[in-house]
Amino acid sequence: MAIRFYNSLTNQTEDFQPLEAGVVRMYSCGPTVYDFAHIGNFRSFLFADLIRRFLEVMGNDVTHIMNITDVGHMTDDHLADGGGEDKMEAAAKRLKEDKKSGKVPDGAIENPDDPYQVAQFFTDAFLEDSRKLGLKIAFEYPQNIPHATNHIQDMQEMIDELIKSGHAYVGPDGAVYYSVESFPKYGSLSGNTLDQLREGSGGRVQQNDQASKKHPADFLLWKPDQSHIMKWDSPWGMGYPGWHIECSVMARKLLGRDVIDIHTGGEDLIFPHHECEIAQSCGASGEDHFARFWMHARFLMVEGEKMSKSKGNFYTVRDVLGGKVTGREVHPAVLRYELIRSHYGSNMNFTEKGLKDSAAAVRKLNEFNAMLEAKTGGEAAEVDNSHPVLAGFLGALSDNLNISGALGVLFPWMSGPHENPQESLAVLRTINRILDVAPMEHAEELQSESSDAGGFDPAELCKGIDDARANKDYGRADELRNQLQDAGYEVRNSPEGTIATKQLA
RNA sequence: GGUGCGGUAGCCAAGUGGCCUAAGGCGAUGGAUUGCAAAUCCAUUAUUCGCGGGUUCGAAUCCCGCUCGCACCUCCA
Repeated sequence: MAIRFYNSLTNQTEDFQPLEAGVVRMYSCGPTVYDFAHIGNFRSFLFADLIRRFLEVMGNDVTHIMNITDVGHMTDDHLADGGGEDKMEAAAKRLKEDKKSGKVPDGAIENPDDPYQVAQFFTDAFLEDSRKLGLKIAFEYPQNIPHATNHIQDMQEMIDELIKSGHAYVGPDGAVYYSVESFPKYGSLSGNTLDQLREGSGGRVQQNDQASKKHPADFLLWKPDQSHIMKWDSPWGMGYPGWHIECSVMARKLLGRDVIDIHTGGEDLIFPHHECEIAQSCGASGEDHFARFWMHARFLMVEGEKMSKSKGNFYTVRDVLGGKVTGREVHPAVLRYELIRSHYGSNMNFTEKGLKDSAAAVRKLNEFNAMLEAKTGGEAAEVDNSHPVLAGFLGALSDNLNISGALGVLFPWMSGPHENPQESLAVLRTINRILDVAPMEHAEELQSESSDAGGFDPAELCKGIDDARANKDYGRADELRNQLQDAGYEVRNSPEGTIATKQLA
C-alpha cells in the first residue's frame, strides 16, 4: 500500500517514503503563546496529529517536533525597524485585565509583567487544550515541544553560519538580514519570484523600512534592540531573533538532520514563513531540501465566513468546549472529530450543525465500542493491516489522507453484522489509534454516571420514570423525562430500564 | 495583477475516462418497535456532477472558454 501525499513544494501528489526506512522525522509549526489558541490553530495541529498517527499505524517510528514561539515578537516585526507593539506586552496587558475581571483565576499567573510567566501561562493553556483534543505530541512536552527562547544560542550559531556562507549580511542599521538574492530557489515553495515580490512590495512597504535591505524581500535574522522586552546578548548587539529562524534551528537540532521528511503548518505559513525557513536551512546546510514534503492545512471558516475577532465568530478551544457555540458543554472528542473529519486540503466550514453531527458520530462510535467491549470482555483478537476493513480504511488514508473515504469504510462496517466481536474489536482499536475518539484516550468518561451538583441526580430521575411507567402514570414519566432533557441529557429505554446520558454537544 | 485550491443531492462529502442509472455521514419521508417519544432496525431520498463548447465508442472524471467561491502574495494555523 503506497502512501501518497500532496506536496506543496511540487504541487503534486507524490509517493511518500521517509529518508530512513521506517523512521519519519516531522516538524510542525506550533503556536505563539500570546493568547489562547483558537479552533483554526487546532485544525492545523490536529491535521499534523492525524498524519503522525496514521504513519505510526502504518508501521513507522515517528519523531514529531512542534515549537512554542515565545519570543516576544513585534506586531510589525516584518518591517525592518521592528515597529508596532510588542506582542508579549500586549498579552501582558490583556492578562492583567482578565485577572481583574476574574476571567483568569487568581494565582494562575503571579506577575504578568514577566514575559516568561505570560508565555508559560499560555503554554500551559495550550498544552491543556491539546491534551483534551488528543494531540499526541502534547504528552511529549517538553522534550518534543521546544520553546524558542531555549534555543537562542543555537539560532545565533546558524545566523553566524549564514553570514559566513554569504547568505546573510549586517545592514547599515546593524540588523542581520538574509539575502534572498543569495538563494536562487527563494520563492519556489510559494510560487513567487523575486521580481514579483519586488513589485508586490510597492506601495505596501514603507520606503524607510527598506533602506537597510539589499532587496525588499530580505528578512530579519537578528534585530539589535535594547528596548525590546525580551532580549539576549549577541555578536550583533543586545536584541532578539527574527521570527523564521527558530524553526530552522529547532528542526535541525531536535530531529538531528539537515533534511527532514515532513514539515506541516497552516496554509498562511507558506509565504513568507516556510519560504524563509527553506532559505535559512538550505543556506546553512547546503542541501537541496529542508523538508522533502511540505504539507499545509487550509483555513477553517466559521458558518461560511473567515474567523475574525471583529465578526464575533472567533472561537478558542475552551469557548467551544464550554458551550459558546452550542449552548451546552461539548465533549472534547466531538471537537476533535469535527476538526479532523474533513480533508485538510480544502477549507473547512465549522458550523454548529456540523458539531452536532459529529456528536452523533462520536456517540455511535463509542456505543459500538462499548458493545464490542461488553461482548468480548475486552479481549481482542490479533489482526494486522491486511484485514479487509483496515485495508480499506488505511488505503483511503494512504491516498493523501482521504479521511472521508476512510470514514466511508468505517460506518457501513460498523452497522453490519459482527459475528466475530473479538476481531471487530481489534479492528476498531486499530482505527481508534488514529481517530482517538472511541474511546478517547486520556479524556473523561463520555457517560457521566455521577450526580450533578445541586441535587440533580439523573439515575434517580430515571428510576422515577420507570416507576411512573410501571404505574401507567405517563404524565409523571413525561415530566421527568423533560427535566432530564432540559438538563442536557438524552433519555432512552433499554432492557435494564431508562438510561440518561449526557449530550455530547 | 501574480500564485494555489475548489464548485457533486436540503447539508457535509468520496469518486478524477467504462465496475457511476455517483460511496459514506447528517437530515428528511414511510414502516417495524414504543403508552408517546428517544435509541435501534428496514426502506425511500442526485438518470445527475457550476455553465457552454470540444476530444472519445464512452466523461463528474481529459481539453478550451466562461462563471462563482476561498486562500496566499502584509501579522495570521
